[in-house]
Amino acid sequence: MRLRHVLLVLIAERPHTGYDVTQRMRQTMSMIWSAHHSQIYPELSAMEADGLLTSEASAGPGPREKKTYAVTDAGRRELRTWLGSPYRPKAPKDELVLRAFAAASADPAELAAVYEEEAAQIQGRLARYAAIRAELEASGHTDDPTHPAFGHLLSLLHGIAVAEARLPWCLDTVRRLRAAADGGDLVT
Amino acid sequence: MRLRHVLLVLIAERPHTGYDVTQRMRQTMSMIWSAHHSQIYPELSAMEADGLLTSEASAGPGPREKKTYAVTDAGRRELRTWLGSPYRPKAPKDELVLRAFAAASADPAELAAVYEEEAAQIQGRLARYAAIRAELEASGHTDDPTHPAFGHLLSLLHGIAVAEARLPWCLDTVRRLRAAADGGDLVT
DNA sequence: TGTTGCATGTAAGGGGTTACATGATTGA
DNA sequence: TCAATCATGTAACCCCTTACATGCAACA
Repeated sequence: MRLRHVLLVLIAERPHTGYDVTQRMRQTMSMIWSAHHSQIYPELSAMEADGLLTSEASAGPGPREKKTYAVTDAGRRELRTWLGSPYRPKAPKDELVLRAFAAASADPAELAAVYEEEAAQIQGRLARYAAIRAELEASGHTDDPTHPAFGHLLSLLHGIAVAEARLPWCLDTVRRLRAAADGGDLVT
Repeated sequence: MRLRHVLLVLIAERPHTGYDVTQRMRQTMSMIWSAHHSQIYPELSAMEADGLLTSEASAGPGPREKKTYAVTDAGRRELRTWLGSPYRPKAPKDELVLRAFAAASADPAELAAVYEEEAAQIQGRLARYAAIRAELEASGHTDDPTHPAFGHLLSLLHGIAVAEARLPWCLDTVRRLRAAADGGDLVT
């Protein structure tokens, strides 16, 4: 039932269509969560059936009507209950870390290339995060705990902190793997 | 097909029973991956059927035989291919970050308690990581890129780096939420 | 005329969790 | 005698990804 909470969070900020939600998942929210429209549309229907959302239909561009969803009082209650409930962490399941764990079964040079590429990706991500952060803080709402920007900044700061920790780890991993590759070549 | 690779990595180190794998997932590997025995046993069977593993049966303590699996040449090839293949990152889906994102819909004091508890958990984890690190480095195999300990250290260093980044983030989040709660109480 | 964006849906299959089920040995 | 550890399996269900499917409007 996790997607359900993601949808509640987004629609609690302001009404969304299924398409809107899908776009946010692909853009600004992509560092936090992701879901395909094929999962989102049925879940929105189910949530309306369960009384957490209401929808208003209007003329759509395609053959079907466009539905804009808003959160009901029951939906807001569910959201608050979940936010205060105890957090049970799950195993991270990060494939990049799994590959590092398996380094002994890998070709060191090949594996090093994977972490070098990832380091480059992280640098790009950090630049984008910095831009979003500047925008958020310029909006002047980041100190207002009732404004969405408050929470957006908190999660963005997490993304920055983790990226700043992973970048040197990737570079160090590349260094260790390259040292291994060189040493291995010299000995062999 | 991700569990398949996890199992290949573990069994490539040395032969394992399904039970052994399950235990490792619950203990030292828990920071990297997790799976239940109900997922592991059928997958081991399927991998044997696909020629990635061989099994040797011996008398078991219960009503069934105990099966010890080892990796075949085909399994080792599959492992190397996967380790050199391009890495496609997935959205993290961290519920703790999602809750931060939703801070505007939460009771600040209640949410702060969640991050305070998490900070305590991370501190405990860091202590355990430090102990494992000392053990690994004392083994003297961490500079040998063909020894499992080499990769184990790499992934452990990732766990340490991320935990050391998340701890101050949690504390800062608590601080911001408490400030909001106090401010809110004073105004209301 | 062909692609991108808006907008919604279904179906098939892979992956993962929870619960059900059995039974011997060892230690409290 | 009660619980934990060793050891393996199945079944039901939920969650998620990939692919199939429709159709208008705007722009190149």
